Order: sequence, then structure tokens, then C-alpha cells
Amino acid sequence: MRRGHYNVAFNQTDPMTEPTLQSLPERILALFRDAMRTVAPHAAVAVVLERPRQAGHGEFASTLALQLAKSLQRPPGEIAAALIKALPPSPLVEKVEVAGPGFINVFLTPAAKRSVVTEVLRAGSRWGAVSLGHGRRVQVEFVSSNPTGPLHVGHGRGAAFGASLANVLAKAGYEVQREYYVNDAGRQMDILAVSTWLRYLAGFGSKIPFPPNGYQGDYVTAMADTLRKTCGHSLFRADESVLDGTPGIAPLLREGDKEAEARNETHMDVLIANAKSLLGDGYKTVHQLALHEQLADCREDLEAFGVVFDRWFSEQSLYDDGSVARVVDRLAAGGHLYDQDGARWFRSSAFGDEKDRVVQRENGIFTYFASDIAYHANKFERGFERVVDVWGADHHGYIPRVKAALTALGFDAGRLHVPLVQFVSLYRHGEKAQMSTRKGQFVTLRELRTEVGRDAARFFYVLRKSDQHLDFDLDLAKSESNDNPVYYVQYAHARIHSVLQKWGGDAALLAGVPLDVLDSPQEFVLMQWLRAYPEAVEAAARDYAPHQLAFYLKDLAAALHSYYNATQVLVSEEPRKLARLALIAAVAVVLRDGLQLLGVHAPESM
RNA sequence: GUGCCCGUAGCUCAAUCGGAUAGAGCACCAGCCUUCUAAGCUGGGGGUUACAGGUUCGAUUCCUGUCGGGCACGCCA
Repeated sequence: MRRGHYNVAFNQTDPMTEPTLQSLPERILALFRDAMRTVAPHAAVAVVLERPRQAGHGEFASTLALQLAKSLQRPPGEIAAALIKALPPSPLVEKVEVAGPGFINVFLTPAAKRSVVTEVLRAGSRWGAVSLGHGRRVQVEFVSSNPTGPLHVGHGRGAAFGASLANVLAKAGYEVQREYYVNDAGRQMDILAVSTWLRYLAGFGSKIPFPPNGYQGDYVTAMADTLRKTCGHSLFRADESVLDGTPGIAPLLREGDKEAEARNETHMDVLIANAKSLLGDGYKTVHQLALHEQLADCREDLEAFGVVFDRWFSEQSLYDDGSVARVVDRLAAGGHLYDQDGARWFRSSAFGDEKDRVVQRENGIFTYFASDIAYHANKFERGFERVVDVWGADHHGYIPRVKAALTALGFDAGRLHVPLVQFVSLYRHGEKAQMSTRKGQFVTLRELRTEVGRDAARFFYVLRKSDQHLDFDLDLAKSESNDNPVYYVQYAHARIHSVLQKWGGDAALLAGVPLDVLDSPQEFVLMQWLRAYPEAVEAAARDYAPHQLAFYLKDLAAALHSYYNATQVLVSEEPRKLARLALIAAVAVVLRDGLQLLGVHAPESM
């Protein structure tokens, strides 16, 4: 049995009420299983249902006859007829018919269609919860940006995608842990510390030219000010000692001048070494201040974006507790390492990588890859059944080596999933907004959030498949107009609440009202959308594709707006009024829940 | 050069593990507020799914090749 079909998808996880009652799609599926036992008892075909795109093809369809035609050596039409004849009678089914080359279309009775309204109102926020995950533990690691500066709009996409994906997985029955990997151990952090220190020194009149490969943002100067307030001039050192042994900054005459870049990197390395020896413990002070300030800023930024983590995992901790050295030893013990040119190499090419990789440099320092192996081993040892890394698409070449390492350590690398998130281009007034990380002129997530708002930003980010480049239209995201998809969906929710408020009754009673008076085509369309919500959740979880949920919500909102325009809900006839209120109240439940999964508010008035 | 991703309406994008007549929004055209929010609705035109083959009952989807775009190819992280 392959994963993810209606048989599991529609098994509502609702242990509180009627735990043994099968969902409606499940019951339809059971009918087909029965028929299969009669018509083709030995066929190795998974019995699944699909939802026809086309109105007029019923509520459910089966392609069983088409799939069986070959093995049974009979025409599909004939098999379809036999299957239909073998279907047990059901009060849910109005009619079943063969269509096209051999599709079997199932039409529900009106009562069966209406039942979803009551189901939704009773389930509330539990509606749409599916058991795809069966409570299995999954970890989603995302953002994990170097804490060396503010998050930019690219990180924002990773944040929005990762957070939505984690929510969707949780809704689909996984036990989800959200984690942020803090790269607090590497050279980048040293560069940030030195950058801060140089700004600090400048505040005391130092004339040291600021290196082009340092961090140049205003936030660095701000941290230098903090440093001056907390440490006075105790960290001041003379220019000559700071610059001692540095080759000096090479002018970068053109982009990609390898020689000049290399010299500047050396310059920086010497500055770092000097800082460490000149400051002693004071260096740690600078380093820690920079790290904590940036992490706090990052956390605050993400929280305001509706993104919260269960755990912030420090890379440094893997060095401190010996994990990195241990994992390298394990690889060595397994015979997966060799020495060459003074460095230690991991034979990743033996596990599908295109070349071998260094884990310990000639100077004895472990590479980032080494700590990353330790980190992934740690994840697997924590007992997650599945580990999801959300990475920027530029890291795709990194996947094979991590999987190779996991395999070499005896883990099942197939349990590591790495959805890639493509780049973001901002558009303003129809033109691409230039972004340069070089000079600190990039657009930050905070600026984006301030400009377009959290809701629009979150929604726009997941409006594209994650592996697709995203053109982010700032003007559209800001516009309070019908062009803006986020308002379109929110407006549908607000409209419903407006009606409920005007009615003024107790919404909790709507779950019990008779629904027979609901009989217009638009009402049945809305019921179909309600029925499709668990399916949308499951598809989004299965494919790591929260954008499917965003599209679903747009469609549901469209159906609601259409209905709203064509139908007066608050009519004088009481039973009709209550039934219509129940229907739109159910729609509001789903809109609210879906938006919440995407980190978007569902306002009750706009 | 090698590897991965992508190519769908004028634009931005969907398309349920291969399904029925490839769908939305924007833009364009024509309509709808004395009625629960017009941030809305109704209708219309618009396609050789980059191109050429292959696999099969059936291909936007899978395979091969060509063209075009992006990314990655470090003892950086």
C-alpha cells in the first residue's frame, strides 16, 4: 500500500466523538473494496478514489476499471459495469455511472452532501486533521541563518515556508518539532565580532580602515555603542597592534578579482587572530555580545512574523560536548576517512557524492561539514522518524554529502528530506528592486513586514511552489484592493462574521439545525469545498507544498463570495436562514483554520 | 564543462503520486450596489503546455535528445 490516499486521508482524528465512525469518503471507498473482492479478488491494485475536476462527474470517481483492463484482459467499460453491479447498496449514494473510457463516477445523495456542514461545525478546528502522520515524530529545521545580521527577504521565504509546512504537518497528524540551527561557531561569527570591535575602536578615534569583507550594517555600529557603554574603553588597543602582520586591504578593482579577494580574506584572518590575542577573555565578551544581540533580534523578528521555534540548537555546543570529534572518530572507525595533503577526507564518493569532502583541515580545524554531520547524527539519535531540512536552493549540491555521511554512520538517509526554497525577487512599481548583501543594502524581512504587513507577507511567500523563483510584488501586497489575494480570503471570513453578528444568535446552536432546505447549486459547491479541506491538508503535507493550501483557500473564498452575492442569508423564513447560517459558519471555520496554518490572521471585520 | 531545478494564456502562476473539455488572478471588453461589507459578483475573448522523438487505453506530468533560463561545483559557512 502506498502512502497517502483517501483511505488514510479521511480518517478524521477525532477521538472525542464517535471514534469508530468512518468518514464519508472512507465509507465510499469501502464499497469499492467490496466490489473488488467480487470482480477481481487477486488484482494488485490499490483502491483509491479521486475527486473529479469537472462538475457533472459526481463527487468521487474511480479509475479502477482502466487500471484493471490490462491484467484482466477485458475492456474497461465491461469491468466498470461489473464493478458497479457488485457495489453494495448505500444510503449515501444516489447513483453510479460509467463515463468516458471507463471512469466510474459516484454521485452522493443530497443528504450525504449536506452532512459535511454539521461535521465541520462539530469538529471546529479539528476539521481537516488527517492521520497521515500517525503521530510519528518529525523535525522541521528552517531559517537557520547565520546570526551575523538582520534576516532579509530570502530568509523570510524560508521562514514562511518552514513555519507553514510545520503547521501543515502537525495538522496532518505528525508530532512536529520546529528547530533553528544556530551557526555560532564559525568564522562568520568571528568576522562579526571583529567588525563590531573595529567600529568600537573607531569610536575612540582609531583610524583603521574598515575591511570590505566585514559587516557594514548600522546594527554593527549600534552594537559597538553598546560595547562602549558596558565595557568603557577597556577593550581599546592601539592601531598598530591591531593591524600587526596584516597584508592591508586590496582595492577590489572589479567583481570577481580573485587575487584581491584572497588578500582581503587573509587580512581579515589576521585581524581575527590579533583580536583574539590582544583581547584575551575580552574577545569572548565581544563575540558573545554580538551573538546574543543578533539572536535576540532574529528571534524577535521571527516572532513578529508569527514564526516560533521549539528549540534553538547551538553549533558550538557540538564542539563543546565533543560530538564533532566523536562523529569524526566514528567515521574513521568505519574506515570512511583518509588523509591527503595534510587534511582528513571523508570518502563521500563511496555513497553517491560526486567527490570526497574534507572534514578536518590541514590546520586541524574541523570544517563546517564536520559539525553538520554531528548535527544530523544528533537529530537522528533524538529519535525523529523523519528529519526535514528547509534549505535555500543554492545549497542543493550539499545534500548528497550529508546523506552520504548519514549512510556511512549507519542511519537511513532516506529519512532526511530537504525541500529547497528558491530565491525571491522584489518588485516595486513594476521594476526589480536591487538587492546587494555586499554593502548591507539588502531589504530586510523587518522592512518588508513593516511595509506590507505580516499577513500579506506570509501569504505571498507561500503563494508559489517553493522550488519556483518568487517575484514578490510589493505594490500588490500593499494594495487594499480586490487584486490582493490575502485580503480576498480575509474578506470572505470577515463577511461571514458580519452576517453572523447581524443575526446575533448563538452560533453554537447552528451545528444542530436541519439542512434539507439547502438545495441550490452554489450551496452544494460550498459543501464540496468543505469536504475537500482534509484532502488539501493532506496533499500539502505529503508534497511539502503549503502553496496548495493557499490556493485552496482562494478557491473556497471565491465560492463564498459568489454565494454571498447571489444569496441573501438573513431571510425571514427561519429554517432557511438557520441552514444558510450553518453553511457559512462552517466555511468560516475552515477559512480561519487554513489561514492560521499559513500564519495569517482571520479578521472578523475589515 | 559536469550535476540539480525550471520552461504552461500578453504578465504572474495552478493543475489531486499519469486521467475526462489544461484552470485562476492581473490586463482588456460588457454588465451588477434602495438588499447581510462593491476589499465583492456575473459574462466574454485569449493555449501546438519551449522543441523533437519515445513509453500506453490515456502525457503538462514518466524516459531520451535539442534549445533557453537559474543555481551549485572551496581545506567558506
